[in-house]
Amino acid sequence: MIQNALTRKLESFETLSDLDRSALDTLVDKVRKVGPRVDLIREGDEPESVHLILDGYACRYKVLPDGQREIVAYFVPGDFCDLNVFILDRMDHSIGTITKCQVVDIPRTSIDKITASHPRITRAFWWCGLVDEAVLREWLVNIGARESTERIAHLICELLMRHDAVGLASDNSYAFPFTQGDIADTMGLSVVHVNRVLRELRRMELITIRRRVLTVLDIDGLKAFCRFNPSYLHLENRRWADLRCAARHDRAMQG
Amino acid sequence: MIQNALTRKLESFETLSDLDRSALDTLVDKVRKVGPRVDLIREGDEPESVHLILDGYACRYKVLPDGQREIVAYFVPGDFCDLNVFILDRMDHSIGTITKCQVVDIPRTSIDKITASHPRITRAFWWCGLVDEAVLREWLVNIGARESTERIAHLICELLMRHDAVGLASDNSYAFPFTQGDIADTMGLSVVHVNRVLRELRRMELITIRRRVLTVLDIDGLKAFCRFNPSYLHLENRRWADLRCAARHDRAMQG
DNA sequence: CGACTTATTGATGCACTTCAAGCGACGTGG
DNA sequence: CCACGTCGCTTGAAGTGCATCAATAAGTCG
Repeated sequence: MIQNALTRKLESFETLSDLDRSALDTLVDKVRKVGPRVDLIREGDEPESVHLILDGYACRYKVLPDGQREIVAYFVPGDFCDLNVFILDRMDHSIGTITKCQVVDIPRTSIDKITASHPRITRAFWWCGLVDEAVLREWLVNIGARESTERIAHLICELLMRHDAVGLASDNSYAFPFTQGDIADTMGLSVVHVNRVLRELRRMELITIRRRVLTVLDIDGLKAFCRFNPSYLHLENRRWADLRCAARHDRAMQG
Repeated sequence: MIQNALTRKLESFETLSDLDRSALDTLVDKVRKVGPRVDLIREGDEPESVHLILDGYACRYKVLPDGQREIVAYFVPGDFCDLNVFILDRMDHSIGTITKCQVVDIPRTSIDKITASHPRITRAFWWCGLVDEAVLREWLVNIGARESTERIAHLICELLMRHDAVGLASDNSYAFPFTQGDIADTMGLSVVHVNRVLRELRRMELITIRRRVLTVLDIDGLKAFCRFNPSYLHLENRRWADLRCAARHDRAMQG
């Protein structure tokens, strides 16, 4: 069941053989429970393992010399935290939990070993990173080009889509354990202004937040408002990108 | 010599075998010349090939419905433009030249084929993407957390390091073919403000720009001013990350 | 040379920040 | 059980960094 989380994640990108799958089973050591607001790994640490979030919320962030924090990614259940472990001798950023989490640690030596001999698994890991990169690009556009209200609306849309993709949204509602300070550090805004933007989105009857649950009242309205285009998340493409890739791969093998 | 550009790039990440190298040689078709301010590929296109820039400057950008452009990456000679081709059925962004360029096109089917059977090459591609991702994260911090003057100073530092890494900087000078409009669309600022920031950096005697060449007059001053920490570029780590990885890999194979 | 893009500067306006203060929820110790 | 401190949310008032508008100068290219 724990293994399933890993293989399911990777199989959303690439068809794996039974051999691949059994190789993956050896990767998973055991699940670890971590409290809220705890760092899984800190800037400056030598990374020892890749983290897979089974349950709970976490984020990737950097802290500037003046203490200013910038959150550059959110992790929802099913996400890998730091596949980039491979080029980092020391972490150039930190990863911390938002809520309490269940985390699987995969030692980097295991990843080295498995990728050296399993091309499909390597490609699946690669694809994971490519999706992260696509999200990062959209975040850059979001902060650089949209004004504050659309910016936060866009984040809310993204989180809804991502929660929905892993079955964690119902009736356009999802867990929203982030403080307004978290959102501020994500969007490059002040806490005060985030508060006003959320008030505005409530006034427009696009969303409500109650007891750490966010409900989107008017999806079409919200999407239209921030001109949300979900293609960058590459959620639907995966399965058929998979098929398409298999087809191309077969052709390549024949040719 | 053209092939060299490709293998040299990848070998900065991962040691390749002779077999790997000869497989890579078959990838390169021929060099293409492209004029300045021309799109190599546009948002919405079906990607056919991966582009490697041999000479010239290019960028990755997105355009919002209201016409607002946001540049999310710059490419200098030796950079891959779009390894992310694999998860995209249609491009979610465009890639355009800044100056005239010499470009190598590598068909995606070739990449599919080679990665299916050459794990080291796959990992090298993956690593390329991981470095791009690290840069993207720092850009997000830059736009989200630094104010305009430090923000642009930071970009100038990054470009100096990257030019230097491929031997295209001398005496702290490098080609700077970007317009102030380009910089504005990169940093999420207005053209007018970019102009004022550059004036300020000149007044502080940190930089000069003459005839599309940027000279950093006071490197230490400039780095200190924007608190530039080059670790995110992962320039020096590569060679010894390589060795380290090989060692880990050997251990893994033995164990 | 003339047309067009890019750089530069001034004046004005607004989006967002900072400062400040009150409020409710929560946990902890007496 | 209540007192009290802490943390997150909320709102008002004042300040500022950057945008927008506008106009001129300086490249740049056919």
